[in-house]
Amino acid sequence: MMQSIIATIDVVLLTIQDDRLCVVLSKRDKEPYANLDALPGGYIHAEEDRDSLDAAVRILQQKTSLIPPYLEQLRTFAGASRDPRGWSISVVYFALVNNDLIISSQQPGLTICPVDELRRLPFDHNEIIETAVDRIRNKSQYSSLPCYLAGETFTLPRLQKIYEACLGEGLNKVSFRRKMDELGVLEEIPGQTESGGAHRPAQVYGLKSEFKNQLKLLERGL
Amino acid sequence: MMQSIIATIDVVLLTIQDDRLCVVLSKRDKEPYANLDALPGGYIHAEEDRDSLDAAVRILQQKTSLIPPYLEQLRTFAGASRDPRGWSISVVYFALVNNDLIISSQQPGLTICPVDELRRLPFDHNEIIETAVDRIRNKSQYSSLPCYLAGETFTLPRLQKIYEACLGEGLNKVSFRRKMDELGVLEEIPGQTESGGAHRPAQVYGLKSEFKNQLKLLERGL
DNA sequence: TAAATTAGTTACAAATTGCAACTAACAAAA
DNA sequence: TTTTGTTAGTTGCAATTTGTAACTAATTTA
Repeated sequence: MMQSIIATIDVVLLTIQDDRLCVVLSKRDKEPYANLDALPGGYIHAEEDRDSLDAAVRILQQKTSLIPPYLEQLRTFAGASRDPRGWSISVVYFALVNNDLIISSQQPGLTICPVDELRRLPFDHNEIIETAVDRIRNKSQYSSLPCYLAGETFTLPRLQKIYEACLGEGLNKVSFRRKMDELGVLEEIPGQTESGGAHRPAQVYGLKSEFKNQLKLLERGL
Repeated sequence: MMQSIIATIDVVLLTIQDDRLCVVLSKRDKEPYANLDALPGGYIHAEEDRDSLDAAVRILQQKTSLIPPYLEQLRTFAGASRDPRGWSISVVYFALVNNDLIISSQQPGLTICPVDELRRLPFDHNEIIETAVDRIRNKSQYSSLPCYLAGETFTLPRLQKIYEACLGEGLNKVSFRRKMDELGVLEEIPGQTESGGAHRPAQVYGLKSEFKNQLKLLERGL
């Protein structure tokens, strides 16, 4: 006879805070590991969810009240020993959202923690987050992915900081701007500038509408 | 009450035949779709498999008698309508193997079909194979991945054909050789050459042993 | 009005890539 | 034995891309 397998979804929701890549954790309200911070997750509801993406959107909405501008499947973590309840499958999604949206959601129980300062988390959630960080590192190298962390409008110096946080390394200003130009996903917001102090203000940009739901890739990375 | 969810594994086993990228299909011995060609797959056995990779190895072994030199998770396909039996999760793996190993396995029920000549397959297997082809296209651009399709030993012109089949486009000979040199995963087999006709014979190479289980990545793609 | 600071550009050197033409090595035909 | 045809492999150089330093621009504050 076939022993039943637990089917769940977890979401690695990443954001930028203080120029650092952070993950959003949610305090668990049920056993196992009740009251501990962990990745937002939950059971797949076969009656309610048409597919796993549906389930991820529903669960993320319930746990964080957010609908992130970017959501893709990361990988599935499955096995006998990752969950004390038994053999489990977790289809893990990977989401990006601007920090301000998390703050303004006012959702209780959320913690925002830099990915390089995480303590031991329940289940295999540390390994899952590592996988997500690897993925964003890799994809940021040759795509517009980090733009989804930047919010509606942003300056190029700000976007560069975000790319640097994603990649975990500093970038050359000229090269970065050349690549953003080559990507062609940004549009200048005419007349709008932002000055963070006693110096020349920076031009404000936004994502072109055709790229709000469409990643753009570079031939050669940055 | 929670309706039960079917947990399965499918494997996209890719190979090169006549310089073309092909997928290995297996004739289904059970319903649904009995006797039709489909991706080799099967149920996860919670008692027997420690994790999903274990399950993939077991299922691939059972269906093809092969242990491929490369096996990684592709993506999970899950939803209410992909399998007539009900809400199902398929954790899909992606494997590469040299064609000669398939032929010599003598396993009955296997078909080798070029990925661009597939007819309509059961379940969402066409979509799954497309995803696998996208993955190999992408990864071949900046890694030693296609080497796993080449067998124990091979010449550079042969390896170039394999890369071209994976990428779906021709490559410049000089650039290709420069990149292989930069990758540094190959070792010359001294004195061994192979001549496919009335012309200069080609040097034979193999994978350095430290890269037989370790993908090598390029900074900039080829 | 000058100083400080960050935004953004320019010019050029260095590295990488793509291409064409070359040499090398073999078998088969003459 | 020489010539021819064919593929293997290399070389040199032009074209493109990338990295760097130094520049100009625009702002606030002293």
